[in-house]
This record gives sequence, C-alpha cells and structure tokens, in this order.
Amino acid sequence: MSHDFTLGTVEVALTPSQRFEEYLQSKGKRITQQRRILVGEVFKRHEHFDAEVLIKHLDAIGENRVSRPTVYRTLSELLDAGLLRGMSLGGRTVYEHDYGYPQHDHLHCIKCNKLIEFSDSEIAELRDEVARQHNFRVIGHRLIISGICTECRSVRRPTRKLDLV
Amino acid sequence: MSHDFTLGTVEVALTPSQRFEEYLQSKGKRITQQRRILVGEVFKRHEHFDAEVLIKHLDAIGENRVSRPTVYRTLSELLDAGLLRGMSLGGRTVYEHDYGYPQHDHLHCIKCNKLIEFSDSEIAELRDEVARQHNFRVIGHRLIISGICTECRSVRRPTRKLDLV
DNA sequence: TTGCGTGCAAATCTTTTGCAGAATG
DNA sequence: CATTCTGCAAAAGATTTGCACGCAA
Repeated sequence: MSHDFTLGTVEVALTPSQRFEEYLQSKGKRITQQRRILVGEVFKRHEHFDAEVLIKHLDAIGENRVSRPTVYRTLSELLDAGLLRGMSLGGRTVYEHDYGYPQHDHLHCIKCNKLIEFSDSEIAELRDEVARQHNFRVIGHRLIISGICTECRSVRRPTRKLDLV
Repeated sequence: MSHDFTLGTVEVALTPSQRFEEYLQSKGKRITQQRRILVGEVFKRHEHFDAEVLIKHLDAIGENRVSRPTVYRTLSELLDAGLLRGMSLGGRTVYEHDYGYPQHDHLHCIKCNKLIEFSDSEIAELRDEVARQHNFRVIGHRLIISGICTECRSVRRPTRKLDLV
C-alpha cells in the first residue's frame, strides 16, 4: 500500500524532531517524552493521516504513554511549528508532512479515499495572479481534485468515509 | 458588507424548487412542506452558509415547522440533487448554490472568515491535464486560496488602547 | 391506506477543556 | 522549585440515528 511519491524532498538543515525542539524552545515550551514520541512517529512514514489513525497506530505499536488529548494538542503544535499541514476533509482534519516536503496538491479518489499528490508550478502562479487582482495577501492554497482513480475504475471495491472536499 | 458577485449566472430551465421537485420525484421521494420551505429559503439569497446559520435563519423568520434533523437531511438531498455544493471548512460544512451558478473557486480570509468567489478558466484546464497524467477521472475540484483580505489588512483592528503607546 | 418523512431524544464522532497530579527546566 | 504538561473525565460542537407518529401519494 503506498502512494507514489515522485515529488522528492526539500533540503533542510534539521530533522523534524530537531526542528520541533527548536520551535518548542523558542516558545518556552518543554521537550517532553510524549512530544518526542509523537514527532518521531509522525515523521517515520510519509503518509496522510488523521488523529484517530495516529492514535490507533500508537496503540498498535504498544505505545501507551501518550493520551488522546495530548495527541490533539501536539498535532496543533506541529501545525504551528510548520512541520505539518492540515486539511479539513469529510468532517475531520487530515495531516501531512510540510517540513522538508515540497508544495503540492492532491487528487482525491472518492471511492477508495486515496490522496494522490502532484505538483504543478502553474497553480501557485495562477493563485498569486488571482490574489493580486483581489488585493488579497496569500498565505497558501489548497487544491483538491476529486474523482476516481485508475484502480477504482478497473476494480470493484468501494469504501468511503471521506467525502466532502 | 455583501460579497461582490461578478460571476453572473447560468441559464437554467427550472427554478431551484422545481428542479428539486423533479429530483425528488425521480427518486420516489415526497414533496413535503419542510422540503419546500428549505429549498425556498436556501435559494432566496446567494450566500455561503452552514447548517447552523440556516437553522438560526429559520428561527429568525419565525419558521418553526422544520426541525434540526430535517435541515441536515434536506441539505444532504440538495447536495445529491446537485443544487448545492458543500465544502468542509474548519470542522463544519459550508454550502453554496451550485444549480444555476457558474463554476468558481474561493479566496478565504482567515481573519474575517469571508469567502470571496472568483472564476478562472485556466484552473479547470490545468486540473484536467493533471488528471490525464494520472489517468484519473475528474468529478470536480476545489481550490481555496487562504490569506488576508483587503479590509482586514487596512482596517486597524481595535485592540486595547493602552497597548498602543 | 401505505409507507416515506418528521420531530424528538439520544447517540456518534471529532476535538477541546478543567483540573489535579506528574514531569521538565 | 516554579511551571508547564499530561491524563482523565467531562464538555462541546457538528451531525446522525432509532423510533413512533404524521402526512403525502
């Protein structure tokens, strides 16, 4: 099971964990055991996930030192720290790596729920042009193309949970 | 205070209400008093709204014949009928007119939460091209450019005066 | 009359919060 | 040692569902 990553990476000086510790210190926050565990797990694999998936994963690997509230609290911090990006999808927040990963957008299969990444420089240009016309200061953008992926068009096995884009 | 709509409309043969009734009949569903009230209210003004806003509106106009569950159930039907489009934004679903309204995307101000519509034909072209490359069957897309709108940039937010020293 | 639809209450699901004790700097 | 953090339980916000009765066809 896997996404097809052809996007490469961006050169970064620090590992996500180091970057997070730097962020925490700059905010006068503490480097706790659970924060260390969470950054570590979150950056072990490049996948899209939500809080529930992460919590189940921790449970699966027998990690019981991090509670549900702490997972949520830490995900917020990872967002603030610029390590993760989040998108509201089907009623919950889906996260993905931001730090050390190039800007990209997604194709979302409404059958199997898979998120396929792609990168296209024209989008940012177009975005900036539109923003300029509206005198709008851009912070970022999110483009989700919804439809049906190759596999789901040939095979026959729908599942769904995420729906709204 | 209102949005600036320069997008025009699309010619349609039926009113939203008529289109909804047609949909209901095609599905063997019934045309009830509450469904009639809801399509009517929803299409009276072209605005972005969520379930809560709609419910409050019904309450404001003294309409007490539609319950909360029915509002949610009917919004789903309006989505299925192609009359509304929904987008997951900040934990809740925001709706907008789809029927009789041209395709467009949004600028989302993270300060005042306003959604500004814009239309750019290049986006659909770009979308189709990307989809082609991934052998993906497009159903639609959603592009949200987030940032800060003109008003929120110019208006000095009234903070505590003593801090302005 | 025959169900589909509705309202009500309660349940779900996701995320947040108050608080007392635990851990970090 | 002073705080920040965490876990627990409960709260909150959004949306959904079971069920008995009402209403459209």
